[in-house]
Amino acid sequence: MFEILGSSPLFNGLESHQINTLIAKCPHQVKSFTKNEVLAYSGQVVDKAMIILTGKLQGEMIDLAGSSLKIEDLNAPQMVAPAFLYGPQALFPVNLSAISDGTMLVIYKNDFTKLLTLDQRVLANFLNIISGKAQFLSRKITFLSFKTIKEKLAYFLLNILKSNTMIIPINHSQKEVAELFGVARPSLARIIGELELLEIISWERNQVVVLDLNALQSILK
Amino acid sequence: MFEILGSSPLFNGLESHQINTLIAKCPHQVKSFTKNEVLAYSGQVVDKAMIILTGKLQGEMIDLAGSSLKIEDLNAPQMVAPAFLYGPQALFPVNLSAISDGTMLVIYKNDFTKLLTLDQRVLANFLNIISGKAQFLSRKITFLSFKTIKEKLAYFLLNILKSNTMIIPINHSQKEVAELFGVARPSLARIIGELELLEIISWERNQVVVLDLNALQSILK
DNA sequence: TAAAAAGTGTAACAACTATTACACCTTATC
DNA sequence: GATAAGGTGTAATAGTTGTTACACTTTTTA
Repeated sequence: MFEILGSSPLFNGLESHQINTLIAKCPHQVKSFTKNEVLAYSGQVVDKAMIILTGKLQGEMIDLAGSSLKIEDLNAPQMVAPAFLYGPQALFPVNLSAISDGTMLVIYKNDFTKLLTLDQRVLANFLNIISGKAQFLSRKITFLSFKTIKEKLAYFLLNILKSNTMIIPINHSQKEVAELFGVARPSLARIIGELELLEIISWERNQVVVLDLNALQSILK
Repeated sequence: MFEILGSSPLFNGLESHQINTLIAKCPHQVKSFTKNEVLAYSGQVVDKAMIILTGKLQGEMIDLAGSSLKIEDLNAPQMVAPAFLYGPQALFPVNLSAISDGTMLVIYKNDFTKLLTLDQRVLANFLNIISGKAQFLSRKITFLSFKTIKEKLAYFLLNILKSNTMIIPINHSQKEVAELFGVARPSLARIIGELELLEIISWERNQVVVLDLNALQSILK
């Protein structure tokens, strides 16, 4: 377990034996979860810190019609909902469900607070984690503020396109990308078709080739 | 200055003289700003902590067409962009501009980090502040995930409607509410007109009266 | 008080997206 | 390799919102 935690952002910079010593001072438990299990519902009180040891979780915002706007995937050894452990309203913002079987380390809030005061490196790491979460949400808002699907798609592609190559690997189906955007699948397909007709991009099975970078950038004006 | 800081969330629970002692140990400066001045642009590096002493600022997300999706007002003695001081990418998420003249306390990041280690109460306060910011952004995303204007309006009204009275005081013009929603003003007015025609609400000058609570709730299914 | 500014109600039209449906293709799975 | 399951392209239609314009009212300012 301590090797896994060693690669966790929260314990970044600490040796296994140091983590061992810290955790020993701090009441905790290891809980297992199974695929498709719902671990917490939106609005539920967050009273414990959770760190994924193995497996994969998903934070999902279910709208009232039943379709879902996906927010974030959570892999080991990430911390779950770190930005919702403190603050005026410590409530889960999303439904937390398991994508696969796995285990996680559970530390109740009071014990976790003590953990933070025991080691300055852990504290600094935690500050970076929750700040990073806020920044993730902020970028999400930036993304959602793009009105049209064409704009969202251009922003999405240009954000991945960091290297010099014009080939973007896409590990998601159109259906998944549409969910990520919060739009209907055929609507996304229509826009992709338009951009292909204009020879701006070429959407292939596992990758997207950018044919006209200037045109793609000019979508965002 | 120390009386103002005493009512700041960051120094919550500390006496004026304790704040005085803390600040004295920590290099700082007081900077003044003028109305309409832009203090920071989106994407700029955050390298200093800023606490508003007097006046009013605004975090504003400018889209490329020039219209703006308003995010947040910042009043004294709030901290500016606390969640963007740490984390992997310490960059301003919005344009920061002054709504009125005012002054603020400026502490460079390294000095601020030292300040956090000097007093545990300040540290706890800071954790609550940045967690609260993340939670604010999360609620914003929840809000933006409502697709139609009617849903946004229902969610907005029902969220304010905490007390037993069916009268909601509104301190914003329709134009401001439309900006808050990120929609066009006439579009919002049209929806308000529809709900008034159905006798669900009555939108008056400075207040909204909810006439049919069940109907309003059923908009969110 | 008069003039200017801001806020509100409304309409016609254009633009964009969701919904639904179906054909076709690719990839798993037995 | 046959079948099922999932992914993709596309079209018709309906619904929602943005844009623009204008009349009218209320509030602010000179």
